[in-house]
Amino acid sequence: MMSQVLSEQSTCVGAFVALLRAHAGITRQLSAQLTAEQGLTLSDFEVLLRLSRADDRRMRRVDLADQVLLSASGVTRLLDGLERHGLVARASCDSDRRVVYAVLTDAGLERLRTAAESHFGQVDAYFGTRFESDDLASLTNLLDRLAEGHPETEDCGPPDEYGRASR
Amino acid sequence: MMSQVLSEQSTCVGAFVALLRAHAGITRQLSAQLTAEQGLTLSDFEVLLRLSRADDRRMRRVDLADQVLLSASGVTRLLDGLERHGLVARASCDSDRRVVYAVLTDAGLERLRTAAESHFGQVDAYFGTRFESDDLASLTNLLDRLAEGHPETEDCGPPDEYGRASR
DNA sequence: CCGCTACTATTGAGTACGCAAGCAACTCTA
DNA sequence: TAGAGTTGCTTGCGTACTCAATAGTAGCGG
Repeated sequence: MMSQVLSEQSTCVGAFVALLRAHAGITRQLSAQLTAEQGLTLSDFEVLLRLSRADDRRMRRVDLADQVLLSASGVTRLLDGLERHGLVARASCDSDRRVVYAVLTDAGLERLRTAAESHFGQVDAYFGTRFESDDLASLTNLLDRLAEGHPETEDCGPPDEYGRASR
Repeated sequence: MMSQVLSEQSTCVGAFVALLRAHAGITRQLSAQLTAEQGLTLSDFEVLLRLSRADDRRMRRVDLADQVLLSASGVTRLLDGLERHGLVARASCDSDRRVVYAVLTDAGLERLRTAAESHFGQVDAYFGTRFESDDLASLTNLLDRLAEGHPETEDCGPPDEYGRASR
């Protein structure tokens, strides 16, 4: 009677917990695979991917940070690693000397190709075994709504294929 | 034609990305609030909550680790912190001297009460503004399916209220 | 009882972040 | 052209994890 502080819980809490669990489970598995087989973290991969899509295969670090949901310093350090491995290079900007572009190198593109094949396959496998295609669609839709209207995610640019709300 | 490595992407990848974004957004916001207002991390909170539900308000650390989706060492260190703050105490087990119970103290329960009120309110607010109740139900259902059948989550015990698949 | 394997918990080392502070370069105002 | 404010990036420091190695205990088959 007294220690059950939280017996009557809202459905919202249930949904939240379900999200936490689903996320933990899936990222653990997929990121372990990606790390083991390709030597890339999920964030590494996402960065390489966004760069491959960008004009001239280059992006400002700030924009990268927004799209990959990392802080500015997170991006700096993540790119440090990718630069050390030659997957990304830095380039300066003529019109604004504060900015340092991150440029995907040929090696980086090659690496991304290999990794993408394996990684996307695993994502498909993961979801494919659990969902029919219309469930998949509603899940995506619901999750998109959940991510909407974040202070930091407001006023989104046009969505692209990978990053759904490119912010 | 060549740099668009990944133009045709499966819906699965879209769903995965949506999950990553939704998770990042919601945990950032909620955990920031919880930390700022209550001085607890999301994991701290979840641990206190599970303890409050357990018989005698105590649990083995392994079991805690499973339920909170943390490694054994993660639990040790998390509990170190909670112990320092007097929210949790340790107790040994008579029948098996390997185990060290984590016990929720009265102070811990009190702290949990306050935190829960605020935190659950915020969770409700977050989801409530975005979803009708049937959408919420289908989201939860879909996420549960997504978390099912993890190698580590297999052979689940009976689910309880907070942790949906108590593993 | 002895040795074996399995399990619980802790510790050390390393990683991946975030926040706050700082510098440099840009923009705006006047 | 000086100053004020903003933006892009990096760095120092702290935190929250993980994995691998360790030690103590349990419980088995001989």
